[in-house]
Amino acid sequence: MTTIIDVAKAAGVSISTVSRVLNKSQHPVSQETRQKVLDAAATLYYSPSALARALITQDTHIIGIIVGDNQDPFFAAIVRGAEDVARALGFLVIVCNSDRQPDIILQYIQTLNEYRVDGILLAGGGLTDLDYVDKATRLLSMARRRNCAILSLGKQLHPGVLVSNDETLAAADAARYLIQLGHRRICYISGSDNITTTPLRLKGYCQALEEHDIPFNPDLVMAGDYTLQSAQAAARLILKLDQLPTAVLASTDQMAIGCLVALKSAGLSIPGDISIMGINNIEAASCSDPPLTTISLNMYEMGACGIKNLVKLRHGEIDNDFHYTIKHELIVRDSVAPPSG
Amino acid sequence: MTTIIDVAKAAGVSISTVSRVLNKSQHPVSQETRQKVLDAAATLYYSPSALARALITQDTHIIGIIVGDNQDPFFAAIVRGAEDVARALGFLVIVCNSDRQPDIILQYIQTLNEYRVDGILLAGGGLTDLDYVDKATRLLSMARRRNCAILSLGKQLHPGVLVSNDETLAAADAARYLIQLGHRRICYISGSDNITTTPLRLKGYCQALEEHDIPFNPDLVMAGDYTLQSAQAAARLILKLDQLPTAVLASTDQMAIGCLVALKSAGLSIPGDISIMGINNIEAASCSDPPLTTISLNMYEMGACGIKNLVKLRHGEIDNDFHYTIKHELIVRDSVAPPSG
DNA sequence: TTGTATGCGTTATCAG
DNA sequence: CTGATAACGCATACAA
Repeated sequence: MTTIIDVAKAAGVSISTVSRVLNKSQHPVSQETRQKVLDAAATLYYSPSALARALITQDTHIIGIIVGDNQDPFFAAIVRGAEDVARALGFLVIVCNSDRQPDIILQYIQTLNEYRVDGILLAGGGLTDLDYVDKATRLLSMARRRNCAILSLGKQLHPGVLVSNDETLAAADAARYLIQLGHRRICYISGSDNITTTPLRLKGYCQALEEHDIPFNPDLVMAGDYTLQSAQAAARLILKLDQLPTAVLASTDQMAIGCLVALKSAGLSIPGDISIMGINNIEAASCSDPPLTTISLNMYEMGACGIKNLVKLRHGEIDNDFHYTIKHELIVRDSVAPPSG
Repeated sequence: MTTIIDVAKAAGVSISTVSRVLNKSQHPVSQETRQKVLDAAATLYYSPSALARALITQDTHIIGIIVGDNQDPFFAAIVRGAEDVARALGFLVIVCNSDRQPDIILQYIQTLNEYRVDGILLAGGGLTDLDYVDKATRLLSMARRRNCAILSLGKQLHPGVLVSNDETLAAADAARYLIQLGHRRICYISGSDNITTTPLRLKGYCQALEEHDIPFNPDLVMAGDYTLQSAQAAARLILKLDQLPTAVLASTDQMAIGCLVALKSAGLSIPGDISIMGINNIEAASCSDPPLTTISLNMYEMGACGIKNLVKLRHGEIDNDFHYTIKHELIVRDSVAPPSG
């Protein structure tokens, strides 16, 4: 590899001069020598080592983002939003799939720290596992000491800067919409217990019911785990209820779609017999048949906003207890209608 | 940050000894001092700098992967496959979205090179733009000089190691399946001209027709650009044909689904009135109504296999003209049936 | 305006 | 078995 020394020799100047020219430093350099340096660098195809530079500046311009699974449209949108603004800001993004496994996450945090990344974006609802929270807190605080910016997308049980939706409000708004259409017997498909957002959304569902004096019926709450399969299982349970609900609210679009497909193949018409609504507005939501009514959480913007604030945090432009909330939006499509009869 | 020097002091040994212990080097170290080092490192929460190490070893253990858009299920699967084996092999993955724009790709190649990544994975069909090919070739050859492994997933116009499908065979197998069911009037939705794989697949379609003495009819070939929208446009053209085809083969699942939705909403029954088939087997293919018959290209395995061979190439275990072909597979679902009447 | 020298945190090559 | 010390490639405070 040709180094800055080679360029200096070729241009007949010192390496400091080369460094100044190539880094657009404030330090004055005569037009003449500047050109000599530029020429030499060009003809030698000089490619500066970002590693060596990072070692000195303490600035890698690399950001790590830890997601559950980049194939999940939810995370894919986050990654894309993150990568887009990262690129605009001159950062590279390392994507880490954890499958939500504590040990993988911890391992990645450690590795990213060894690479001295400028920031770590924790995407997706935090884990509730106590041992994990403890270890993560310790590891992350180590990173913070070297000014590594830590930012969470979605509530985490360890402290730190946060960009998130108002999960409770989102679920409540979804339920309210169904209620306003006249639904009173609304099934809710919840998520896994080990994710922090699960109870938040459930709370929103309950709140909406309460506002309209609809008694909470535990039989109408199905446990899910954010997979299509679990939603299909939930659908089977729904079909066994002595009285069918007039609407189903799933805590994610994926599960809403899983449920929709299962109910349809059981012979029910959507939304004729039963309305279905989700939360998230993943791309598949508009492709289902019928298209899914949902609360759009705008994950792309979450990712984008996450990186933006990550960099701000790194530069000390925002505080460590900063919290930003992304607004959600109701998307009305054909999977919901007023209850029949 | 605590450095190797701090650890050495705390353990009362030299930094070389610390390095040896922590790197599990072959060099002999007494059990006693080893333990002292380990203890010191632990109590100081020592985190070795991967940057400094990389500077010396010339080994960053970072791989860059350039994709069109990580939100596209096609690329998402590649990224996941790549990341999985990268992690297993001790590598980090930098994901770069290019939106297939030549200047963004070139910019990324350059940046990745500055970070001295151990390898670059070029995912997705190569661009045909001549100026791009030229510049990319030059840039990539620079990277090769420092033993950066370059591997393409899908045919590129610049030289290098390749992992790919047999695109032509895949498209031919798709068409053959339709023909064997009795279809003779088969529409083909092609892709954009600026991607190398487009003509390869078209060729497969033609081959299959020829094998069965079905004359090639240019009116039945619609131009697409791999988007849902373009597929809907193609569907409109299909509907205007004086005689409807009995089957449609789209060169990607995304377009097949777009076409399917459009034809359905125009009142046609699938596969009753018309059969539809795609290529790729993205996840959405099994969620469409009816589920899509397709040729599975196994993009996850492409990504996984890509990284595996990238690392091999880096270690000189395979040659620079290595070529591996991933086998495809026919997935029969309900969107295809024998022609009616 | 230019150059010299120090240090960033390691690994690796030598001597002991 | 252990320890100096020279790289790795660069940015920067300081000197000229």
